[in-house]
Amino acid sequence: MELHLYNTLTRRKELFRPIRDGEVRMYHCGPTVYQRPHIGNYRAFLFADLLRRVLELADLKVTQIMNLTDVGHLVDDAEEGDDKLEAQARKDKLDPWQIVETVTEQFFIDMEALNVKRADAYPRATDHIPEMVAMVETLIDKQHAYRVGDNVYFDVHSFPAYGRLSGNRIEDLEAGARLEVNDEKKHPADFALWKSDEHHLMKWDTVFGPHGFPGWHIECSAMSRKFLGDHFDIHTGGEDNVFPHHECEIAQSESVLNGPFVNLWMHTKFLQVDGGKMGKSLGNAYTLDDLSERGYSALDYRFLMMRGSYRTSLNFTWEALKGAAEARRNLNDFRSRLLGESGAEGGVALDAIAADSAVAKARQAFRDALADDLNTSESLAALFMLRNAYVHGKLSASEYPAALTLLDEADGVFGFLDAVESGGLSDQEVDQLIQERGEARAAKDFARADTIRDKLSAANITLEDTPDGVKWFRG
RNA sequence: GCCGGCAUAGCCAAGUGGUAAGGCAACGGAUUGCAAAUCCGUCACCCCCAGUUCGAGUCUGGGUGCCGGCUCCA
Repeated sequence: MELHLYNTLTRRKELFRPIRDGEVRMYHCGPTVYQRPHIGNYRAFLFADLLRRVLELADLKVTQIMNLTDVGHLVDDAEEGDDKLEAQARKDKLDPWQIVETVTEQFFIDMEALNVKRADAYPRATDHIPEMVAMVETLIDKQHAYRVGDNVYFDVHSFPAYGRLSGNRIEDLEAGARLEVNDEKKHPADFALWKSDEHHLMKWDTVFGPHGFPGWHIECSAMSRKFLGDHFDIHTGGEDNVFPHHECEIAQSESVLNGPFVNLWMHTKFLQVDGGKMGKSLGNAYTLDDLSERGYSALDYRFLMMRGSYRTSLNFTWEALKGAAEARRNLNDFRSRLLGESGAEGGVALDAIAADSAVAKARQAFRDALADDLNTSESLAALFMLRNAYVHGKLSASEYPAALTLLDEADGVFGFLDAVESGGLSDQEVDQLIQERGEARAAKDFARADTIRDKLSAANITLEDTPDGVKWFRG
């Protein structure tokens, strides 16, 4: 399975070739844990999960790292504003370390609800101060950075490729930026590697002075290097990370390493709400709880995200979420119906089935679409077409086990199917109850018939009264 | 203001030169003790204007709108 993935750096789709055969190392910019992430934040993390699962589908061994930013991410501009965490701490009159714990815990609860696979590690910035300091020292030694008092800045003119990722030119940045209030930098576009502020709550005593804390960008450079090595395959983030964050990471890391840092940069477009921007001040920055209050599960949201391209901004509306929830239910039912057919057990070797069978064709379409820069929309369409073939009776019973296996394979990527619950009744018991209900109905004892139906329903059994008799499945 | 991206039916969305995937909703019908579910059928000239081409949603130019970066944000 050959994957073609879009690289922000080269602005085109490229054939993906791992640095080490059969192995992929990737790093994701994770949340800044100062308040609970909203559903827009989770779009980027769901993308990271999708990417990991597709790489695994392509038989690659994935090492996946997602950082937690718990210091240094400033509210205002990178040099003068408050630290996001500290600002929240002051607002809530809480210790910033306490906020980190609370939000991190909530983050993992949300991620689990979204059926996101655990990364290999979630390093925290505050646990890697020594690595960052070492890197900053190297940058100073190599004259890519300079000290002004207890502060350290990166000299963007020392790195000729600065601006390549984002398409920005240093001159334009200077021209476009608002008035620069920090006059201790040599150039306005220079960015902070290390800052000092005695009023900061989270601060460290280092070679640079007693009250220091790291710049936001150096955190990811230091942590990705520690966990993935100097040169690794993929780095992802939201589109807002392209500049300045990732641009700065490249400058720092490549200046330290004298070599390539990341081969493939991938970025998720933002989620919009009702055609416009999502923001806390607009009151439309929903959390998973907001969705839950309206009766939607985290998996419904996950499925909605899977229906669109990660490279196009996706418009969140309640109607769209409802549509996704219904569509997801239909695929769930498809699986349930296949399971309900006698003999459909799954576990079929899909590579071995006849290439001209409906299932093989669907599988090919499903995989080809994903291999084309994660075209989930088209990939899911292949599954719905298989469902249509089944509904229209164009799928022979002998193909059901393979169809079921394909659904399982697809669920391995999309992660949207509900767990099948036995409901505590065996097939024999269900058949027995359905027969009793049939007798009740024949005798026009509808009260009894409905009681039985309710009992089955409570055990997660769905009944359908069709012209061909009663059908049932679990789910 | 400067730089970049996007614009497809009521909603979400795929599609990069050859005559509009898929899903949801809606509508008509079938079935039904009721309800649900299910089944059959219907449903787009692709933001506007101009151009290139035998042929354009797909390319070019100009508008308009939205989004992103320059400024905290996935």
